[in-house]
Formats: sequence, C-alpha cells, structure tokens
Amino acid sequence: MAVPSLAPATPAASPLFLREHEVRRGVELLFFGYTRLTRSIDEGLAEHGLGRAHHRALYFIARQPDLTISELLKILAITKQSLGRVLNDLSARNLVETRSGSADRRQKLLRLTGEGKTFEAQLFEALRTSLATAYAAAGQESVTGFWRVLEGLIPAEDRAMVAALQKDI
Amino acid sequence: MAVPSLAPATPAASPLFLREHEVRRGVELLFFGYTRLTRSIDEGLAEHGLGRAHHRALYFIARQPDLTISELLKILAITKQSLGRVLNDLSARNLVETRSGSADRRQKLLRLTGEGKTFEAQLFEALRTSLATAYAAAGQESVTGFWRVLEGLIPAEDRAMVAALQKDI
DNA sequence: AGAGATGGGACAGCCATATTGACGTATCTT
DNA sequence: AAGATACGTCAATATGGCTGTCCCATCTCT
Repeated sequence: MAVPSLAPATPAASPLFLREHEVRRGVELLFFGYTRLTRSIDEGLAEHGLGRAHHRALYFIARQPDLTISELLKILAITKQSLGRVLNDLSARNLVETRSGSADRRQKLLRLTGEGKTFEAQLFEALRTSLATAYAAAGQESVTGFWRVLEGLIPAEDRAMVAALQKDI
Repeated sequence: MAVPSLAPATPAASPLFLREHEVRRGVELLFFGYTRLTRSIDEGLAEHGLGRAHHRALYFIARQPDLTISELLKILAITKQSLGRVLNDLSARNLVETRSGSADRRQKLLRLTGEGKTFEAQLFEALRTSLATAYAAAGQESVTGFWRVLEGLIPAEDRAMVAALQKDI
C-alpha cells in the first residue's frame, strides 16, 4: 500500500486525528478546493447571464430528472423564494421545464430542456476537467479517502438524500 | 491500521478515473461537505452579528499573524472594497488590530486581539468537532487521500500560498 | 362531502456579500 | 524628483440569500 510518488508534498496523516494542525489543514484545503472549483464554471455561466445559484439548480435537476420543487429545496437548503427566482430565470431562458406530477398533480416535476441539457453538459466539462486532473494526480486510493471524509462531514440526516442522488447513476 | 467499519457505505474508487459518475460524486460530496461545514459556525457568528466573510478573515489572520492586507486579499480572492468593510467591522468589534510594518511602513500587519483570539478559537471548536468526527470515521489513510485530492483542485499558481499557511504550524 | 394538510407561487421588504471604476495619500524604490 | 506600491475610500450596482404573509390547487382523512 505504498504512497504514490505523485504527491510528494503531502505527508501522511498523523495518527493523532484531533490535532489542531490537521483540522486546520482540512479547513483550508476544503476552502481553496471548493472555491476554486466553483470558480472554474463562472465564465460559462456569465455568458448566459446566470450565477452559481442557477448552476446548482441546473446541476441537481440534470442529476435527478423529474425532481420536485420540495426535493430540490431540501437539497439546496435555501428558501422557496430564493429558489423561485432562480427557477423563473431558468424557465425564462428555456433551460428548465416543468410538468405536473402524475400521481400528485400539485407537484411540479422539473426537467432540463434539450437546451438545458446541452448547457449543463458544457458546464460539467469544466468540473470534469478539474476533478479528473485532481483524481489522477492523487491516485485511486486517495479518491476513495476523499469521498469517505466528505461523507463524514455530511450530517446524518442529510446522508440519505445524498445517497439517493448516487443511486441511479 | 484497518479501515474502521464506520464507513461501509463507500465502495472503493474504480480505476476509471474519468467516468462521469465519479466526477459527479466528487462534485456532490464537495458541495454538501463544504456547505454543511460552513453552516456549522453560522450560529456562533450570528451571536456577534457577523457573517461568513468575517470568519474567513478572522481565520486566516489567526493562522498567519502579521499578515498584510495584500496577502489576505490574495488568499480570499475578493476585492479591496469587500475586504475593507469586513476588516472595519472586525476592528470596530475589537477583534482585529493593525500595526504598520516595521520594514515597510505602508503595510498594515493584521493581528487578532485577545478577544479576537478567543472568538476565533470558539468558532474553530465547531470546525474541529465536525472534521475530527469525519476524520475518525474515515480512517487515517482516507484523510491523506482527502488532502491529496483537494490539493490537486487548487490551481498551481495558488499552491505556494496554501503551502505557506501550513508551514509554520 | 367537508376539513385540514401539503405542494407550490407570489407579494413586499430586507440584508450580506460581492462587483467595477476612479481617486487620494503615504511611503518606498530608483 | 518620479514612479510604483500599499492601503483607504467614494459611489453605484448585482447576486443571492432571508422573513413574513397570503394565496390557490390538490390530496387525504374522517
């Protein structure tokens, strides 16, 4: 189980998990990694006059077609009003469409239009490039560890929601 | 040092690093992990009438005492005006103080006051709890992988800056 | 059939955080 | 003395959140 020589700047974690230094390191890497990744798609969004909030909605609708409004609200953890504005923008640009639910006609099922799918796929390419590069540099066992730690950061009550996203690949 | 049985929900990464599913999984876990971690300190911040932007400044000043304004600007990657407001708020609450640089008197060296240190430490406890729990559940090798992948997400030109934070532990 | 719960939409108003561009002052470098 | 740099500040603007309230359509339960 040799440490790959690809990432020599990273010494292995010490057995003392609770030391401040290791916690700070995680905080910092998460901050920089997350913010830099999100910035990688800003340009593509700006071309359409959209922001990151729009991308988050697009992303999760792409991931789970026929998602309902309330399911999306749980995922994003924002208010109905905030989401409403975002979805109106996306509908106005013909990126998202809704139908009413067949079982429960009060529900609105969200889907990307063809145009929306194309746009989401284009944004996703930037994410894919960044993450694939990082995965390749870190090595396979590192990716598994990356996932495991992040899962542990998600509160137990939210984990089922995240797992559901990844069920129907 | 067996992988603890705490995280059985995570199968190992496939060797095919570039598959869409694995990229989407990383995107989602990063989103949920990052947003949930940041939310864990909102309450403490709100007690002082501060927001996340204030915490980011506090955090990095705590981490690198005598940081200059321009160094902090590079770390946060926001504009001078945005940072200015944040620092004014922190000074007004007596959490941050400045002295002018000894070598270059144009510079302002940022430091936490005693009060600022106490407050930052209090906020840090919430981060420590979350991350330490996730680290412990994932196991030591996972933590190393978590760091390696995140490092790969940071653009090369920013890596020296991040490494500098972690040099003087 | 009627009552209440639920899914969703919309009003008004507010706040936090970011942006650009221009300009000013003190200080350092050459 | 001239120019570059570090920092501060003006004004205007955008984004993305929030609360509170009220409404309508539809489903569920009695």
